[in-house]
Amino acid sequence: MNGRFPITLHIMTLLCKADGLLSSEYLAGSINVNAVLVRKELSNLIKHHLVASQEGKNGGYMLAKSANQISLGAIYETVKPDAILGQAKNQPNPVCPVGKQINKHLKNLYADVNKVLMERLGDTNLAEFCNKFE
Amino acid sequence: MNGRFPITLHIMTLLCKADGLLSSEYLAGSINVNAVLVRKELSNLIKHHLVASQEGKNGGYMLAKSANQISLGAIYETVKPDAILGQAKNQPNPVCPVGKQINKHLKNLYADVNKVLMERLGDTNLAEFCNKFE
DNA sequence: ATAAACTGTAACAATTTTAATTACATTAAT
DNA sequence: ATTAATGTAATTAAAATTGTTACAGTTTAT
Repeated sequence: MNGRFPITLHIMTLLCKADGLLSSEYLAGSINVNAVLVRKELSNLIKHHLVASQEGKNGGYMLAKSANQISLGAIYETVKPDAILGQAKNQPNPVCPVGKQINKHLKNLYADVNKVLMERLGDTNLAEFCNKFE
Repeated sequence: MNGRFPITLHIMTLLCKADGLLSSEYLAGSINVNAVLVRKELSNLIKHHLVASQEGKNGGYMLAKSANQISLGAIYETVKPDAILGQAKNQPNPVCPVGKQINKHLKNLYADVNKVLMERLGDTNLAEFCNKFE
């Protein structure tokens, strides 16, 4: 279990509440993780067009669009694992009738689960999430 | 990301289709993971009253109740992680207004997500899942 | 133009988690 | 008694995650 989603959401929350650019050092200080890790996640968010950066002195990061146009689903998408309910590294026995087919059925189930999850996360946007903070 | 859920569901599927007891070695052979790991998961399933075991020679494992009375949600419950969308090991900065509150809001979000997930998994039972296999 | 303060990223090290292995006590059938 | 199974602890090995160091590139300010 990794911490990419919580860290990414923490970043997005800070950027949402910020007025102007925030540096990766500042973000790392609030989250309390390594600044390089934060920059990696920011890099990923930029790739997904949710964050914009300004290089050079006095540079930093900001949201690439309005917080009410960024759903939590869109944020989750940026870090979504292949297998929502976990992935074993085994190769099931192809001679066993169950082993042979389990991955197909698991994949279908995961697609289903992913759908309801995304429906829920699509319901809330970043602005709403941030408004919960006092 | 770990493989507990896929392995557990694989076990349950094999037991569902079996007629009589299955040994941990047999299960491990279909899943293609170590038999001790399988026994650990079986142990967990027994603790949750989904599986029963018979010790001694010719012993093995079987479902503890009818497959149509076991929802996929109940199976998921046996291996459910604390944090469905991931948990970072950081301790957010308590001096930062966002860092101070993020875990509370994350926890609420996770509870919500967990709810829709469980609703979906509660909709399908093991018998239905197993019927998908040819 | 040069120094300073940033981003961007690669390479590596440390830590943590996951899975496999070994070992063996216990149980039950033959 | 022997055999074949479960149950579980302890250890090792492998993989994934996070942290660290290093440095090239960019922009601003002086």
